[in-house]
Amino acid sequence: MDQLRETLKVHHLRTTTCREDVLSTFINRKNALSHGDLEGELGENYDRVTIYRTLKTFLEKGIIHKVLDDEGLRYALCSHSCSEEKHQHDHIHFKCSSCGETNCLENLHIPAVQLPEGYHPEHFNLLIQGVCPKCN
Amino acid sequence: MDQLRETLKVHHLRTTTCREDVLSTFINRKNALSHGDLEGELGENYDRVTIYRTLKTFLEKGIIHKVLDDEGLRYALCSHSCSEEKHQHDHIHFKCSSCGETNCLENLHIPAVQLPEGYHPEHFNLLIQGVCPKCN
DNA sequence: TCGGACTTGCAACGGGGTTGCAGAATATTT
DNA sequence: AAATATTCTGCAACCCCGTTGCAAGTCCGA
Repeated sequence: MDQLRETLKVHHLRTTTCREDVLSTFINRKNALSHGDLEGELGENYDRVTIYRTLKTFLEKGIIHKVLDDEGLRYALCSHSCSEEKHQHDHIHFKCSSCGETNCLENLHIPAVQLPEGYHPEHFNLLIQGVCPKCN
Repeated sequence: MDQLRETLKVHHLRTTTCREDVLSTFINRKNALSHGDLEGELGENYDRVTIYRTLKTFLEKGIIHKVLDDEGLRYALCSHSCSEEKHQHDHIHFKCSSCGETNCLENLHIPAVQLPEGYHPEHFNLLIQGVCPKCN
């Protein structure tokens, strides 16, 4: 519990029950979550708008990152210490077509790509869809 | 012009002016288009719903494919002959943070990735964000 | 050119996401 | 411990995305 407050403090955020609950939801469920997921879990306690704003704040502060998905945006915890200034991710995301879960494969880096002359890459986002070990 | 009708015919679609216009828009503008882009271009001639349905039909028939984007879905022409049965893409998408355009890099294939035991990959989607040659 | 099959437009709806504002909660200072 | 400044929350309202049902219109093959 103190862990949550500590994380918020590091990122210069006030500790509120909503932020603690959203953060702990990300920590407990390990997979990437959509706003809808969070609303399903916490919607009775907090307004939808508050959850949207909490996500936006966490994004800006480097606590979570976006996960692209063919059916909408999701969010997942940043593993290492991202911050407001530096928000770098190069790991792979895997979405299971059976259970629908999307997960970060933290250990797998996106392979380097040789782009044609003139392209200046900044961010990479690789989504692999298929069947995960659990559903195999 | 006959080219358009031909393409539609190959995919077993009736030729209608809306489908011809949507298809030729994709051919003229080379980049990936959102529904909003098409509505901006053709919205005075056709209902939004019709454009949505045209996109959906083109998707199913293998004329266009989805392009993931951090701010919404886009669509781009399938280069080779995709069909209703086989709809395979393994090229890279590049989104320019300056001009906002998203393009297929048809010649660049997504590098192979060695996934851990138990994962069965089916589809790959790599979006690279950065600055494109035009905006350089 | 006729008829069945497909396509379109309209109306309506649900969900996703944002903004403005007033009131509540938090952190800070004394 | 109380007062203050700052930040956060809830509510209402709004716009955009995408879908569905239905009636009218269009296409294409016989």
